[in-house]
This record gives sequence, C-alpha cells and structure tokens, in this order.
Amino acid sequence: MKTDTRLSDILHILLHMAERDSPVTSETLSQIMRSNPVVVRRIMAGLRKAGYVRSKKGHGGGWSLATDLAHITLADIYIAIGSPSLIKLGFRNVAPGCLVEQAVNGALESSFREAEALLLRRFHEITLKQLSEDFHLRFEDARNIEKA
Amino acid sequence: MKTDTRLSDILHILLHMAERDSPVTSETLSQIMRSNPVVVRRIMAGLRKAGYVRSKKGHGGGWSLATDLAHITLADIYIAIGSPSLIKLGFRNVAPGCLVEQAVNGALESSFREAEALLLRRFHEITLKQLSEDFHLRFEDARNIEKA
DNA sequence: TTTAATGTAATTTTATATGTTACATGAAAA
DNA sequence: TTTTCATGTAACATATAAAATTACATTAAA
Repeated sequence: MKTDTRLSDILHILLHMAERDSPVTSETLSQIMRSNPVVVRRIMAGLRKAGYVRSKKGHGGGWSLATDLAHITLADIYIAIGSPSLIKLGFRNVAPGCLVEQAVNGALESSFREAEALLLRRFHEITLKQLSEDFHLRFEDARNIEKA
Repeated sequence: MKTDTRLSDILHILLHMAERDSPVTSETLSQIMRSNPVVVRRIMAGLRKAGYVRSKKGHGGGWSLATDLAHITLADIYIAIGSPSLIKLGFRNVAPGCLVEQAVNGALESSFREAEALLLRRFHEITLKQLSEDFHLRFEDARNIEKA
C-alpha cells in the first residue's frame, strides 16, 4: 500500500509560496509539485476553505498565503485536509458480530489511538514558520558549501 | 486511501485456528475471512516461514498452529508479515535535492518514527494468548446474556 | 487410483488515486 | 469592449496496486 503524501505535498507548496511575494499560479505550483494544475487547485481549495490561502482569478492572479506561517501548525493543516487516519493498519470489519473480530479490534484500537494521539501532539508543536526557518538554514548551508 | 487489514486478518485467522484441534483448510479459513483460499494460502505462507503455523497437504490436511499462543506477540506477527510501514502518511520524494522537501521531510520523519516506535512497543506487550482469553471472556458474556 | 488438500505462477478484476479535458466564471490588460 | 489569463469544477480517462481468480503441479490419505 502506498503512503499518502498529501500533507507533505501541501507543506511543500506552502513553503514555496512563502518565498514569493506575488500570487503563484496553479500552473507554477504544479511544476514545483511535478503534478497537474487541476490537482493543485483541488488541494488548495481545502486550504482556502480553512482560511490559510487566498486565490485570485484573472490576469496576475493565483494563490497567496492568507495567514502568517508562525500561526499555522502541522496539526492545522492536517485538520484542514480532513483529519485522515494516520495509521496505515486498520481493522477488519467483515463480521461485526464475530467475537474474535471484536477481541482483535479492541486490542489494536487502543494502540492505534495512542500512536495517533502522540503524532497529533507533535503536529501541534511544529509551526510552518519553523519549517521555513529550517529551509532557510539549509539554503545558507548550501550556499556556503558552494562558495568554499 | 484504504487501511491495510492484513495484521487484523491474520490475528483473526490464528484465533479461529486456536479454537480447533484438527487442521483447518484454506477453504474453511477463506469462508471465515470472507475471502479466497489462494489469498489465505499466500498470507499463511509467510507465517509458516516464520514458524508460527504448519501446513499439511492431502486428505485431512490444512493449517494448524505450530507455536503456543502465549509465546507470540503482535510484534512477532507484524514482523512476520514484513514490518510494513505503520504510518499512513508519507514523504514526498519527487525532488530529493529540493531543500524545501528536505526541511519538510525532516520534520515529519522524527514524528513518524516516534509514533511507530510507540506502536511497536505496544505490539510487543500483547500476546495472542491475551487476545484469545479476551475472546473467551466475550464468549462467556454472550452466553450468559443469552440465558438471562 | 481417486480424492482432497496445499504451492505457486500467471492472469484478471477491482478499487482508488491521479491526471486530463472541457468549459464556465471572473478579472485585468490591451 | 474584447482578448487574455487565471481559477472552479464536473466529467472522464489513465495508472497503479491490491485482491481475487484460474490453472495446474505436487503431495498424501482413503
């Protein structure tokens, strides 16, 4: 089963947007993403609904940030994309009356919940500002290595 | 994205097998699983390799447990099925040279690892014996309710 | 020697995510 | 005001991976 890179994709887009001061088109973002403008619009539509980005139609239009990155956490974005289950493993739900199934699911459920809660706590602790600063550090490092 | 119910499925099969004292055919297991005998054989092949079950061909053949359930943990089974990633979310890996991608992945990676480690610790704590006992408790409860 | 089981490769089907097309809408520029 | 460039979105197509099925070899008991 493939992993879902949507959260990672969105963070990628937002951090790239933070480096520009004029609206960025879906076309440009799709090139950065190596994806498709319509796919980008679909992703961004959710973020717009949550108030993190704005879109502008027509000439000179495109997408821009609507919120200071310091005030957006990974948890915010996670919630904006619909809080998808974080755990890849799931429960059989073939015969809910089956007592074996109930026993197995009961044991797995509490472990899954704990792990999800931990992950969400970490997500609440990380702002997009931090990620952006991390990027800038890497950028400077790369420049210094180039010079040397 | 769908969740992977393989671990749950296998636990289900093993617990059902524990209730029988003669070999169970793939056909029977596939009915319990609402799946297919060949799929069952594929799943069981991994468990046999790990030494948890035995198979017998021909008349009266089928699958049986090779190890005391008290000595098998959820972690053992998880490892036997190839230690698949436990976290549904993944990293973009479109442009590994991209510093934005690196910054994002770095932040996600440590959180994912923490959550995976927690889940695995829980898996080590739970034996199939415990699950089986839980099932028998539920079974007795159901009988008592029926009588009353 | 027939029947019943597993073992496994090859193929088909299905589900889902992703990508694409088409066209409506809106806004700026010519 | 008309053209161009952008988003918005529904409908459709494609790609990919998981699951199921088919086919047939192997093995063992009746």
